[in-house]
Amino acid sequence: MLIGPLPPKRSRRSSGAVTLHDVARLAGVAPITASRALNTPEQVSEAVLQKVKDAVASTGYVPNRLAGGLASTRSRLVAAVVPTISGAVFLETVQSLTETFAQAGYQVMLGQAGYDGLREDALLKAIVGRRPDGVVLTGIVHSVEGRKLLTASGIPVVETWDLTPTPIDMLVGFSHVEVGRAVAAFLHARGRRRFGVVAGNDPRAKLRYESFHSAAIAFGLPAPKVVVVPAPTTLKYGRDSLSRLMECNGANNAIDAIFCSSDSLALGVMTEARVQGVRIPEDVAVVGFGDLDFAAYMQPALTTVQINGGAIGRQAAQFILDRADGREIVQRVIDIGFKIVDRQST
Amino acid sequence: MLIGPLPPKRSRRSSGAVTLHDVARLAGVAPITASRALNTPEQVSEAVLQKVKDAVASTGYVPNRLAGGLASTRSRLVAAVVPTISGAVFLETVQSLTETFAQAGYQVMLGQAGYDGLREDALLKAIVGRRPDGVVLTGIVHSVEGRKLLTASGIPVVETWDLTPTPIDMLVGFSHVEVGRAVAAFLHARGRRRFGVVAGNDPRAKLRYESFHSAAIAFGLPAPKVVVVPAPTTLKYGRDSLSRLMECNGANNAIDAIFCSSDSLALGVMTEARVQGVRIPEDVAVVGFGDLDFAAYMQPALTTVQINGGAIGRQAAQFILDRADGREIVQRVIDIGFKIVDRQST
DNA sequence: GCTTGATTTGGTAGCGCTACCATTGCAATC
DNA sequence: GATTGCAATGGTAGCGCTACCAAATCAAGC
Repeated sequence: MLIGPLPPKRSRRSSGAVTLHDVARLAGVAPITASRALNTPEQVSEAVLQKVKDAVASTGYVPNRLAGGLASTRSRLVAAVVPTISGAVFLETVQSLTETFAQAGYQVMLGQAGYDGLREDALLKAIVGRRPDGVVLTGIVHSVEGRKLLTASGIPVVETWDLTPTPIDMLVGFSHVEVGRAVAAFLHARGRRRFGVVAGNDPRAKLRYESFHSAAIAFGLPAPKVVVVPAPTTLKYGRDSLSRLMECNGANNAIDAIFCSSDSLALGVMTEARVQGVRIPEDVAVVGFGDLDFAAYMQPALTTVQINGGAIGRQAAQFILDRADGREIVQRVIDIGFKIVDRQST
Repeated sequence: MLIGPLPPKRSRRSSGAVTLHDVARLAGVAPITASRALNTPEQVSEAVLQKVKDAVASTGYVPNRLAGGLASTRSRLVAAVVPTISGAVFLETVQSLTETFAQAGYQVMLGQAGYDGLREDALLKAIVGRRPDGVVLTGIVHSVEGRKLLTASGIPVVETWDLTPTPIDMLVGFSHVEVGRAVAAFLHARGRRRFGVVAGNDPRAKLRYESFHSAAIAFGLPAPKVVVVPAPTTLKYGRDSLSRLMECNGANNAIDAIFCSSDSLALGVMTEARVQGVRIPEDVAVVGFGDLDFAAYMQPALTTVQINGGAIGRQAAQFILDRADGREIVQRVIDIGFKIVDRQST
């Protein structure tokens, strides 16, 4: 049986959206030329550029970055992993990360690993599946599996908020050990002699109070009393913890300084102190960590360890952008440092 | 000149990563069968499933979701837009959004529109370019341009944290007008008669204090004094604002109740009150907004408007997942409501 | 005129995956 | 045995874009 030529067999799979081909046809140029007009306009004549721009405007064309990413193996997608977003400490980092990347035309995917690390491997696998141009690990302990996955993927990785001896790839952070030591020295210099600690149960907080602990011993002081609370740290835990620290206080060995692993905990400690009639700083000095927006304006204003979370985010983003643009990275590990801000609570 | 057949012309474009084809070859099946084994295992025999699983394990294959998304026009990517992530109010929503989506195999892209809405259009364009399966707008004023772009893209949109009369698509929020009214009624019932307001300059806060204002008038009370501060609202602004409210207090028309547009502001107001010897709640009642984690544990504990931010996020995610799975959505607008939590500050 | 080199444009062939349709094998039914 | 129906597998053809190479165009130089 003879049948006529097959009908054009219009594909039903198309998403229906305007494509680069539509724009090109409208502008009277080849698709690849339209692509260049949008991505590398300097390679294209004025006339063509204008025609393509007009076509884009009149069709409302929005490039499909999924297709572009697949073709160019550059997704312009970046993943940021935090333990949990409601932890407040990493907010500034996430914010500056998102902003810096947005300006460079990158999009940030947010991943929450959870404090227990159970979801971590699944999360990393999901992330790698998106073929991001970079991964920023914000305060995360990574399993051996996870490290392997990231290394094998070849994706640039920036670890932050810590100074590990063996970074996966790049790193921008500070030494928690130094922080603990510095706070102990600071309190010792202020004449404080009996230290207490209120800390969340995360590994970096542990680094801080352990070095705080050994520094105290090194000064010839009694071993600090440590109260560990579950993460995320909140005002409530701060209040509870002060009570626990006070309970075991004899008359002549009262704690006279408390190092908190977050400003929120410090806020709680100071709240409870007021309720119990403990004077700050007269009876007890309080040091926080993070220098969140409220620290400077509390009453009394909180002495705390200031970390430039915004700078961490910007530097992490810069690392990845440099790598993406093929720039050599000479310094793969950056110590961003910290500062003890001396205010009224000490 | 006669030359032999061209060499295989090995493409140099491949990313080098393991592909589904590699897995299929190793498992001794066709690529499409391997695809089914991974995506719809019930369509495949036990034997094949096992072979493919083994091949995946031995190669460390991670599916390329960019390619999958392009082919299936389902990116399993979702965008969440907030004014700024460091605003704290939306954190719980972002958290539950990310978690709910992660469980369903979706990834969340984070976008910060800024409070001024300048970057909004550029941000939305960048988002649409990723062809996400949904967009969650968290407390955002959207321009006409932006609305058009979203509507034209056909992407499911959920607006949250507000109850606009004309939603773009779907909505889960609550009535800020009702909140203002309810707080006024609450304070009035407590015998308070001279109201003050401390509010961030965002449009939703404005809705709240304007209806608070008119409710006060309706009760026959004097017009509340309003202090507006820039967003994001912090403790500092709360302290400043209390001073401003007190300044204009005569002896016999002292403000006896303050409605703050965030718990952070309330914390500031209460801090300054303590400094100035203003007793809470005896002299002045304070009501916050948000019921952040610290509100219940402040001293005195803060009476505040509780919004279930987590529920908003989960419901927004559910909307988009339902849409993605082709389920009918009968109720496209959901009022999640709010609750005044009566504590010690009133 | 012809070469040379730079600039601008176009064609082809994928990127890695899945939608769609076709085929195979095999038990159940008439 | 032929037919039907279903489950399991495979082949083909894109999804919308860009890398790579080839060709065309043009000004400059001899």
